[in-house]
Amino acid sequence: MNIGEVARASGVSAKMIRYYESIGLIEAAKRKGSGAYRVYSDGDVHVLRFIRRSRDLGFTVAEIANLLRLWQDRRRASADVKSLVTAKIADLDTRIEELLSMKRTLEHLAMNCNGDHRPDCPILDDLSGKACCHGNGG
Amino acid sequence: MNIGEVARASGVSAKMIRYYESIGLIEAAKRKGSGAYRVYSDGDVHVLRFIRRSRDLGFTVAEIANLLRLWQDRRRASADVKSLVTAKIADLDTRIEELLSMKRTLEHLAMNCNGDHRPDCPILDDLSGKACCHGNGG
DNA sequence: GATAATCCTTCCAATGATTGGAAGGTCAAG
DNA sequence: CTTGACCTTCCAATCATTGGAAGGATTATC
Repeated sequence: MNIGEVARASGVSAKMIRYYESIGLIEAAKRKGSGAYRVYSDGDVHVLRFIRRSRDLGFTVAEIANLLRLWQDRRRASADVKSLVTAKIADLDTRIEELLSMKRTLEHLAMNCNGDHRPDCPILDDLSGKACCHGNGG
Repeated sequence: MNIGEVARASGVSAKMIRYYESIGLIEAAKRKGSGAYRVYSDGDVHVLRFIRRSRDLGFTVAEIANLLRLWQDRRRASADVKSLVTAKIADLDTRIEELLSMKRTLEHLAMNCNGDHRPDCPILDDLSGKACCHGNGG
């Protein structure tokens, strides 16, 4: 298969396939007779699908490299894989909590804003540092 | 104040202050006598704090530019500010949902993995596309 | 007034994953 | 041998931020 076909088959763009090759995430593809045109096999599709799925789950390229190594190591301990996954879960938790915190604040601000034609805006007051409604509750 | 002092006072790094100036988010600071060394006032600290807080709440630079414009426009409608905020909330919701979806999948995978010294690993099986436990329930 | 320490200046590069485009080479079909 | 679709490499941009280099300005001290 050419790179376009393998891209369609795997869901990884041709651009990204070349990029993954350039950074060593995947092996350099063999070339057709004259040396141009990368050639791929079904096995490569398999690898790229693995990468695609890992990426969709939020793993970085570096982490995917680890996952691939473990995947291809028949003597791996499943604990090693699991620890990567649990670390990633913790990672996601952190990011989710950050986003939730932002969201809560914004919802609080929006709730107190009339949202009409008048200029009075507690949102801007808050952003500018003015004490508003959530001081020390004193 | 020099840029270092205003950076400490506002919580925005000197690097970022220069960057914000370069992209036009803030006005170019006046320079000290000889033309070197940017000089800042308390008002600038105020602006930078506004930016800092907006950034912490997840607004992009482009969005902060809008917020600043509204902030400085005394005839703004609070509805305009509120719509920026509600759009950002929707934005956060989308990202949170994506992360939660990843997390759920990873937790599901981790739950089914023994995490011991043996190589059998449903996580890798799933990543590689093997049908595992969550097929069509047949 | 020399010197050292600290600050500032500009410019360039890297991050991480991805996309875009330009300029040109290759292949398959007609 | 042309056409068109595909491929190649290389360079640049994204977004916000950080890092460093090389050098100039200011301040404090002697």
